[in-house]
This record gives sequence, structure tokens and C-alpha cells, in this order.
Amino acid sequence: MYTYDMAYRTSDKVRQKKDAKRTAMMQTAVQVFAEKGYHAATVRDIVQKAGVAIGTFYFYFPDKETLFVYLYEETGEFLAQSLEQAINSKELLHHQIAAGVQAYVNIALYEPAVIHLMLVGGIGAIPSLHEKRSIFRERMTQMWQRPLDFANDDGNLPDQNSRRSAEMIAGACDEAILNLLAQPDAEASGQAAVRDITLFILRGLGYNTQDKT
Amino acid sequence: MYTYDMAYRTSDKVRQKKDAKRTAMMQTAVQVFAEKGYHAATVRDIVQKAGVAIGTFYFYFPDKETLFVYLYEETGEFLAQSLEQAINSKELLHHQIAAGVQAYVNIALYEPAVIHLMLVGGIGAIPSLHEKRSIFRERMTQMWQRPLDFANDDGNLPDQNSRRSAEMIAGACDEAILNLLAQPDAEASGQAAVRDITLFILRGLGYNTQDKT
Amino acid sequence: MYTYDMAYRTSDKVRQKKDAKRTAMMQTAVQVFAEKGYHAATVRDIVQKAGVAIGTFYFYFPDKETLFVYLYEETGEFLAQSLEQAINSKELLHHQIAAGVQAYVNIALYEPAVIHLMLVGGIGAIPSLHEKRSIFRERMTQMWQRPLDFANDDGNLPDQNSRRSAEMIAGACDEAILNLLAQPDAEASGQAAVRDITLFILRGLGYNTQDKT
Amino acid sequence: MYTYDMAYRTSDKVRQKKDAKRTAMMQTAVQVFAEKGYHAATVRDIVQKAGVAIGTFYFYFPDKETLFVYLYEETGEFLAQSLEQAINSKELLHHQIAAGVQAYVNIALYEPAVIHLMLVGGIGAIPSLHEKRSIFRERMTQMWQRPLDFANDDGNLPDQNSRRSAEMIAGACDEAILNLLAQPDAEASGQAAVRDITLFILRGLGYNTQDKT
DNA sequence: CATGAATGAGGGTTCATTCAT
DNA sequence: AATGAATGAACCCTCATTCAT
Repeated sequence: MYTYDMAYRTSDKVRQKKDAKRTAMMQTAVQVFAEKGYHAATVRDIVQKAGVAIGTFYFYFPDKETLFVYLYEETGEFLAQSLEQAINSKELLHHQIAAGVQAYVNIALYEPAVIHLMLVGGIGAIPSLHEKRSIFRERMTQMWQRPLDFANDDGNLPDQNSRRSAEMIAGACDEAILNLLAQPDAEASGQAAVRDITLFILRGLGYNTQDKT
Repeated sequence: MYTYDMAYRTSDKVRQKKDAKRTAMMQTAVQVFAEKGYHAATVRDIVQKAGVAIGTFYFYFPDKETLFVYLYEETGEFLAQSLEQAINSKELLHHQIAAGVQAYVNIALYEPAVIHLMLVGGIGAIPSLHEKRSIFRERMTQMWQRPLDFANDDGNLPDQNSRRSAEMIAGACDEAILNLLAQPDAEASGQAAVRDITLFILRGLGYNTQDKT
Repeated sequence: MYTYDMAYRTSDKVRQKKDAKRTAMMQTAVQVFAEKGYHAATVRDIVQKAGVAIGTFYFYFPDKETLFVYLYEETGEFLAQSLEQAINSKELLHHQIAAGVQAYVNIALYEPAVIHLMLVGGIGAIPSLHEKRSIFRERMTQMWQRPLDFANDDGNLPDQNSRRSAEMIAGACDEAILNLLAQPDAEASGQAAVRDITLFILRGLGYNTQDKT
Repeated sequence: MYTYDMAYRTSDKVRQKKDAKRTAMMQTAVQVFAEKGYHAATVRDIVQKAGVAIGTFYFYFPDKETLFVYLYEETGEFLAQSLEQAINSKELLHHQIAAGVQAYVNIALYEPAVIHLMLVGGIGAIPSLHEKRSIFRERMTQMWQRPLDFANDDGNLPDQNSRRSAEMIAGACDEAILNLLAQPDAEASGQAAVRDITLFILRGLGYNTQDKT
């Protein structure tokens, strides 16, 4: 799980209550944005689902666009950090890949709105988001590329454009996970998906998994 | 004497012009939709870019949504058919993959709006489009899966979930191509991209390219 | 039957053809206006029903509003004249009333569009029509009032406000005829309606029909 | 301390104000619809006359058509009930007719917009209104017919088609009242109009008023 | 004469945003 | 803090009208 902490100025335990409400509204907003997309999701949709008045929305957030961009960034941050941590917690490439994929699938199953927001919710929406989106995609790509370059330095990978490989890993994961979420019994297929995805990636990289642990 | 027929004599020429204009407006619309997405693209945006009045739009098309859905379907049809033809024109799996990837990259370089419309333009837009999008993604997946299953029957592939592999191929291609298009010198990198993508996919499939032609 | 003859400038038998077409379009227009009312009836509706192009409409008529007003006036003129003639062709009040009612019913059965245009088609439409409508209603009222005043002078009617009586006769006829037209077997009930209406009016006027022919 | 409750404490007062405003806007709408008719009256006309922004209209009402139909039905209901009550409050036919006419004239003088809305405002407008209009006309006709049938049963009326008589009464009243309203000194002529109309109707029915109270 | 492609003012409606309470 | 009535820019779309062919 993850929480949002937009800048504020109040203090004390009033802050906590305020934070709690803000956080709740943000989570609601993520759900709605993820489900309907930026434009189709109205502020009214959000406040209705959150059970507050429309004025309350504008007490906590400056406007719809700012909130969306913030949510997009925060959610991207959460997603990227989760995968990065999983990857960095391992030493060997095939463990790193497996851990990253596992983390990705976990989030998809546990917080599907995160995936929908990042992958489909915010496209073609606000001009300012194009840049944010590029930044996020870039981060995901580099996240996958780093272990490749390390492995490459150790001579564990055949010669290849690691950048391109990373891009493909990112894209392959996204698509496989989106398909997974589209299934009615997503959770049941989770582990099989992790295995399939990991193996495909490792083979794709030309990584010889035989003689490693 | 000539007057009465005039309207009919020219009618062929006029109809051709009309068709040409409709096509031109559709291409403009694809550009705008691809760039801004369905909601952010206004009819005014389209007609301004096309250099016509707003009424002209409604003379040619019934309404924004219908046009968009039509464009999405047509463009998807074009993209899918192009790749399918390329794939079907070959016999061996590695040739099929290479041809499919090549066709995809060609379209991306030649008609980038096609890719943007299909991959980013129509997300989170109209309810009726969700289904169209699913259909398109499904078609792309099955397009890649078919050659896999054939190769599998021939014993040329290691055991794997071909459906999942196809999903990953589709996603990997999309992402690599989107990244390619984001580069300033996309065209120059086209062939390298085709090679990289193809090889990654073939390796990912576990296809032994050594002992084939 | 009645025809329309808006001002024109051409001549010879070309004029006849032109007139024929113009007249045909006008009759079509009356039908459409009567059926849908001024605003709901579009120029496209009219030309489609007339089987001509939209440009043709503007060759024959300056614009929709002018045509409508003209049609309203002409149709009103036709209706009023028909009734006036019928009334004036008789000498005795009860014959006059009977003839007027008979003429009204005849027109309603034979040209229902005339009635619809005058009574319901052009209300609340164009500001300039308000006046025309008043003029028409006034004419109808005076048309009924004239024989009353004559009969009054002859001492055949009890003391009454003949103006008000005329208004009521006009309104009563309109409503009875509208109801008649709403019936599926309007034609079959025509004669009964004429009798009912005439008798009610004569009684309403206090006209003693017994001792007259 | 007071802040939280404020919104709720005032809520009653606010709701009253809101209701008052809605009512005021409805009255404005009736005026505008009555004056211009459904199509010619724009939502912008209504809000301008009401002195509010256009969004306010859609805060109070779902859309123009729904409001109009509602207003038409409500106004018709009010008018019909008023006359029905007046009629039902009497026993003898000539008292019933007199009371009905008196009520009609009273409403015309006091709320002329009611009459205009029902008689001219909503014609040739929305398809769904044709039916409403028929229903209203039918109700008015039956309202007049009922006392006729009762009187007939008692042998107080000469043989006649009471349905047709009722139609004529309705039409005669409408027209007389419309003419009354068109006069500058309508109010002054009210009582005379009531007398004239009532007498004409009673005579028209063949009702012998001499030997009754 | 006739056509119908093209125009754009204007209408109904939505929805992000403000502010008095 | 919270509310929700009020606002109005901006959207989609219609339709009377024009004009080149």
C-alpha cells in the first residue's frame, strides 16, 4: 500500500485528521481516474464516491488537473520504487528479473487501479502530462536496463542493445499484466504469469539460466 | 441545353472531390485524435486544422464519436492487416516475426499517427470504445500467437504458454516502437530497431535460429 | 382547391412551368409546416418531400420565414374567402350559418393541412406572425359577426353582444373541426358534425328556427 | 463549534430559498414559453429574464424539454382542476356553466400566462407534447360534457350530441377569453364576458333557464 | 435553372470552479 | 472546515442560407 502526502501547512493532530481525509479522497480519485480516464472522470464523480461536497474537493486540492498530475506522479513513484526495491534486493540477473516481475504482478493484483492509472487512465489527457508520462516510461525503462548493464559487464549476456531490451521488457510486462487483470480469475493465474513473463524475458535477453543458482 | 446536365455532368468530378475532401478531413482527424486523444480533441480543432468551417465537419460525418470509432476501427484494421499480411507471407517463424516487426516499424515511420491513435489516442474515452480496443488488442495478440502455435506443432519451440508469449510480443513491440518514434532520428534507427526487436522476440520464444535458414 | 401566386418577374410559358414547380413546392411546404409547425419543419424537410435540391428552394423563395408568412396569409385568405362566399351566398341567418359551417367542414375534410396550418402550425413561431394571426382571427370573427348584425337589425335575434357571439362561433367551430379531424372516420361524421355545429350555434344565438324556412 | 453545524443549521433556510428560486424560475419560464412558444424560447431567454446564469437553469432543471412538458402538465392540471372545482361546486347546469366560465375568466385575468401557455405556447413543438396536448383538450372537453350528460339524464336538455356540444363550449370559451385578453381593458370587461359566454352556451345547449332558480 | 457543398451563427448542455453561508 | 448554489466558458451539434459549378 501507499499513501499520498501533498504539501500542507497545518499542524498538530488536526493535520492527521486532515491528512486522513485528504488521503481518502486521493484514493477515491485514483479509483475514479483509473476507471474512467482523466476527462470522463468529473470532479462530481470523485466527490460523490468520496461522500463529500464539491467544495471540499477544492479545499483540499487546487484543481482537477493539478490533482491528477500529482496523483500520476505519486502513483508512478510508488510503482517504480516498488519494482526498483524488488530488483535491487537481488544480486543475480534472473533473480532480479523475477523479483521485479513478481512485484509488478503483486501490485497489479492488489492495487489494480495503480496499473490502470499509469497505463491507460492518463493518456491523451493534459498536455502537461505528456512530459510526466515520458519521465515515468523512461524511469521504468532504466529500471530494467540497469541490471542488464551490470550483467553485461560481467559477461553474462550476449551482445545486445540493452536500452532496447529494457524497453521491450517494460512493454512486455505491461501488456501481459493488463491481460492478466482482464481475466476474471486474475489472482489464480498470478504465479503462472510471473513464471511465464520472467522466463520469456530471460530467454529474450539470452541469459543462460542453466549454470546459475 | 447544357445547364440541366451541368449538375450531373460535373457530379462525377464533384463526387471525387468530395471523397478526396472527406479523406483529407479524416486524415486530419486522425492526426488530431492521435495527438490529443478523443476528449481533448475538439471538433473545432479538427476543422481548424483542416481549414474548413465547423458545419463542413457535420456535412461529412454524423458526429464526433461515430467518426472516432470509425477511424479507430479502420486504422486498427489497416494496422492489423498490414502485419498479418507480412507475417503470412513467410513460412518460417523467424521470417514471420521479422516480417511482422518490419511491417510494424515501417508503418510507425511512415504513418506515426496510426500508431499514436491505436496506442494512446483512444484510451479512457468513450465507453463503446473499450470494447473496440479490447477487440483490437485481442486481434494483435492472436496475430502473433498463430505463428507460435504453428511452430510449436512442428516442435520448433520449447514448451510455453503461447498466448502469454504473444501478449508479451505485442507489448514489447508497442513499447519499442513508441520509443523509436520518440527519437528525433527515428528513421535512421529503424533497421537497427527491427533487428533488435526481432532477435529479442526470437530468443524470448526460445527459438533456435542457428540451424535454420 | 387553391393555388399560390407569389410575385414573379419572368414571363411566357416558362412562367407556367416555373409556376407549376413553385406551386408544387408551396403545397409541399404547407403540408410540412402544418404537420410539424414552423420551427420543427426544416427547409430540408420541405425540399426532400418536394424532391428538389435545397438550392432550388432559395431560387423560388427568399427565405423560410417569408415563405411561411406568405403561406399563412394565402391559406388564411383562401379559408376566409371560402367561408365568406358560402355565407354570402345565402340570405337567411340559419342558411348562412349552415353554409359557412358546411364550407368549413368541407375544407377540413378535403384539405386538412389548411386547417392545421392556420390553427396549430404557426403559433408561437415568428414575431411577425403574431400580427398576421390577429388579422386572420379578426377576419374570421367579423365574418361570423356580419350576418348576426344583419339578423339583429331585422329583429331576428335576442339582444346580445354580437361581437362576442361571433368570437364564440369561431372558436366553437375550430374546436369541433379539430376534433372531427382527429377521428379516424372523419369523413363519415362530416354531415353529422355540420348539423350539430349549426344547431348549437343557432340555438346559442337564440335564433328561432321554427317559424323560418 | 458553530462552523460544522452552520451548513446544516442554515440548510432549512437555504432549501426554502432554493425552492423559492426554483418556483420563481418556473414562473419566468412559463412567461417566456407562453410568449414565444417552445422553440422560439431559448434557455438563454429564460435565464436572462430570471437574472441568473445559464448554468443555474441546469442546476434546477434537467433540460428544456423536460421542464416544458412539466410546466405544461402542471399548468394544465391547475387550469383543469380550477374549472372542475368550480363546476362541481354547483348543482344546476346553468350554475355549473356560469361557475366554470367565471373561473376560466378569473384565471385568464389573474394569470394570463397560464392561458397562453396552454392555448398557444406549446403547439407544433415537441412530439411528446402532442399527446399531452390531446390529453389536456380531452380533459377540458369531458369536463364540460359531464354536467351536460347529467342534465340530459334529468330531461333538462333537448336531444343532442353532448360530446360535440362540449367541444364547442371548450372552443368557444378559449376564443372568447383569448379575445378578452387581447383587449387593453380586459379586467373591466370580465363580468360582461362571463355573462355573454354563459348565456351563449346555455342557449346553445337549449337549456331553458326560465323556470329554474 | 438546378444542384449540393460549404458556411457559421446560435442553440442546448456540461462541468470545472468560486464563494457566501 | 464544509457545504452546495451559482457561474460561465466551452463543447457538440443543427440548420438557414450562400454560391461556385
